[in-house]
Amino acid sequence: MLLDQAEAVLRERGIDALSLRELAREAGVSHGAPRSHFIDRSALLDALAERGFVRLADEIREAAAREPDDYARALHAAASAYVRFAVREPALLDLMFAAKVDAPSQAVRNAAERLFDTMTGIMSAGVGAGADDAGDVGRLTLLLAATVQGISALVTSRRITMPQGEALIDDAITRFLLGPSTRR
Amino acid sequence: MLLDQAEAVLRERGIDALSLRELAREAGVSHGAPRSHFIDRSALLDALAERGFVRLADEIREAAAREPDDYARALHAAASAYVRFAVREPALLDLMFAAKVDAPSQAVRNAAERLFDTMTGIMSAGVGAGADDAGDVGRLTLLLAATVQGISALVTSRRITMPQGEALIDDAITRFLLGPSTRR
DNA sequence: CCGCAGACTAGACAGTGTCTAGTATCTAGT
DNA sequence: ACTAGATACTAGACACTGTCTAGTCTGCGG
Repeated sequence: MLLDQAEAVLRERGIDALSLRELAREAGVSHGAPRSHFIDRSALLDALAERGFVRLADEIREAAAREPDDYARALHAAASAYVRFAVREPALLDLMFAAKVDAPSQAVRNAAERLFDTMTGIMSAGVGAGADDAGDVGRLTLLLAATVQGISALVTSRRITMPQGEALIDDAITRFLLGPSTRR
Repeated sequence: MLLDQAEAVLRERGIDALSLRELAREAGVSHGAPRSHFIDRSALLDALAERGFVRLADEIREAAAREPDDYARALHAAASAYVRFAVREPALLDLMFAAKVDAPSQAVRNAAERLFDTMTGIMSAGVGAGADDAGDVGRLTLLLAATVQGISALVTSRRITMPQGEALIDDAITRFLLGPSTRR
């Protein structure tokens, strides 16, 4: 599909190298052909961001599902999967969280919402098992989302290395789970 | 200066609207003139990012300095200043933490390092006063940096509102920094 | 006084996104 | 079975863009 090709360019050569005309050339169609599918370049980017949110949600859900018995390990697996996604698709993650001048489209908004719902699901599984204190799960999830997104940003912008990012995940989860409610 | 003008465009119309030729036009010079100052468009963007890091570091330092007696309040002030910077200059923050294909330039790297040093300074002031547990201040600072950056990303990408961001700052400081060593 | 480096002009080039008009093809609906 | 319409596409044009080049002007240190 056209989006797959666009995603590959995004991954390998960054967003600046993503050109509708080049995409059309490589697909063997005329330069105006993509317009039937995406009215704009930004419509293409929106579609990519939307797919990115769906894929990211899938990946962290699967990662967490592989650790059904240990809440802390499940959280760590999900967070780690998030950062690994970021390392694999840095330009795509940038796109997903880009600060555009106009508000994000409804489709992107929904996809982002689904990612957050997935995270909430992972979090509340632990709360249900009593591994975390009750309280507002939504807020905690938001905090986790922000932290993991921030760690990803630091890694993809080359401020810290991937191992440092993993260490940060450890720190974050430790303080999440064992934070105000328990001593060590 | 040329950079001031570029920053204004970045703030008001986003990165896609930032064109060397338009900058030259508005400055009343020929389209090739900016080349004397910046070899590339990306060199211009690098210079903007560098300035952004310096300004952000200044702002959080000043914010923290306004609360010299209360560690928690100083931390909150610094984090809040960070997010406010993000809201004021969303495109610039994107630029500063963009995942470019090639490694960031030395100048940008240094400026980012200075921001982190500033954060470390704010953090260690509290550690010195015994308001936080000792341990690895660098790691905690990194965690704070990541969290605040993540909160900023969520706010600027319109996933959450500014008040929600403020609430997250509260949560983060309570859980991450005052968490393990204190009860509530 | 000379030379030279730095800022600038002006023109060219390839490339881009976007718009338009026209064509082919496939798909209902009657 | 025929028609109307939607959909994917072509081809050309337009206004832009970044980048490169050669040449000019100007101010300053030797």
